[in-house]
Amino acid sequence: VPTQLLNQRPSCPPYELNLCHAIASAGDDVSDDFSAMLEATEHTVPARRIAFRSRDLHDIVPIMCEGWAASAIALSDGSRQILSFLLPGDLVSATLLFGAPLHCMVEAITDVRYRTFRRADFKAALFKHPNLFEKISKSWIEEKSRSDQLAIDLGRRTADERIARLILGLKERLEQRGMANGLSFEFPLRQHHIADATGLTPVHVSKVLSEFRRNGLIEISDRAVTIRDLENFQRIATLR
Amino acid sequence: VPTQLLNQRPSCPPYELNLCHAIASAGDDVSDDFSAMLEATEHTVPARRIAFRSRDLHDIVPIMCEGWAASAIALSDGSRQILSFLLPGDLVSATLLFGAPLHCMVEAITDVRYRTFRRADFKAALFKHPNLFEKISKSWIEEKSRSDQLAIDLGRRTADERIARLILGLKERLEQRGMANGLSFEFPLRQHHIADATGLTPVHVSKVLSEFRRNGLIEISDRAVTIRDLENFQRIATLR
DNA sequence: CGTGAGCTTGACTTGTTTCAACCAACGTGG
DNA sequence: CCACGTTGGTTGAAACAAGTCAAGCTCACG
Repeated sequence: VPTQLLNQRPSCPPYELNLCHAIASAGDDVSDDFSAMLEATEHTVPARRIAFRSRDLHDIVPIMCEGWAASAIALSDGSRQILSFLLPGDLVSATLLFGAPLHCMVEAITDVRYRTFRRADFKAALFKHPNLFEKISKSWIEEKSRSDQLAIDLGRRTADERIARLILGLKERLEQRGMANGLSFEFPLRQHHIADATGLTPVHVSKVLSEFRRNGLIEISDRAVTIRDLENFQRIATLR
Repeated sequence: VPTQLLNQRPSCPPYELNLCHAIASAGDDVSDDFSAMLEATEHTVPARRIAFRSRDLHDIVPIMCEGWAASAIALSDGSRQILSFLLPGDLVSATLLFGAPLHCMVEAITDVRYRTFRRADFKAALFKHPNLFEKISKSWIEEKSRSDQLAIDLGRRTADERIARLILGLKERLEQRGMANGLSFEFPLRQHHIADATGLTPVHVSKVLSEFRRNGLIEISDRAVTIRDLENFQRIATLR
């Protein structure tokens, strides 16, 4: 009898940092335990809808199964900072596992499917299976490392660098998940998402992207991006 | 027989998020275990010296005991982003506990005294004592939450807001540690530290601080800051 | 006494924002 | 099938926040 966890494997392809995978592959010997311990409930949210608000989520832990979402903090004047884009396999935030309330909002960018677990169950499983614990640690180490990168990008890089790095960073994460392999990949972000993620205005994002297009670096259309000159595009992102 | 951990209590006053305290107070029943399991080695670093570089620290976990330090990422052109200021009781980074290599450098701002533990020992203690684990979780939840705040500060706030928030944030952390209680407190940062932490240039930091001083908001001298008009200073930091 | 690190100030430049107008694509209801 | 509002993107001109450059100051330290 397959567990709920194994059921979700088809939509979460295997790669090291994917939590669905981490759970599903934590060891054959433990999957029976999981089926007993961990009940998952599946949910969907249509594009453009807020999935969770600050202070929601007191005792459940959601994991992305399908679609793109953004977790963001909003200022009272309406401006927002996107802290990270959530892709299939991502935990909304590793801190939820340890009882922190959600301190940002999560917005669905595309239609999103996710599963929730009861925090207590998840935590118990974590302690019972060092193997799983190890993988979850890796996952939040990466979460922290990306958030540190965000800080230096916002604090010390120009608009061009920030945008190029955002796109290349997403490319890499999609590749890890098997959701991209060439120079062309799914890219459902609106320019205002890019703006909120890079600390710029939508207007300026449009100008920079036009410049990139004019210089034959990348092209964005139909919710997909194509990198036309990888070498120079990477140079913009990393020449510093 | 007092343990090495309890020995360090005098320089690490008791407050909820202080790890020294967390360890020392994890429960009377466990302190014997600690003395057996956890060997601490004490070190000192003079002001202005780099304490650790990226990729140092493979199997030790340092905890601040005394002094101020900064953890920062450097770009190849010499500019830096300070990710956080480390105060007594802070773990250099909670990710070190779980095997991540250090991905930033740590610079001593004042003379610094710290202790190191072997990671394996620390981790073992963590698993053995849920009480301790709970406190460490709280500590890294706060670490994450501060790093998210940093992102929105760098991405969406003006120079005045960033600087005011930095100073008020440090005030709060010092108060939690019993290292400040009034409107005047220790402040060993140079303006270039403030610049590196806020993503600004030292010149601009000087201009903003001069403006603050001119408006009777704060004063900085002799490695100490005095807040002269708390209400308006807080307004600058939070009016948005 | 000289040197270097840290701070201040002013003039000028640059990157980004703001404002505004406009266009294209799309879904909806009459 | 067309009129219409909405959402998303483009472009240019003007305003502004912060950066750069440069000079001069103080102060601690050898």
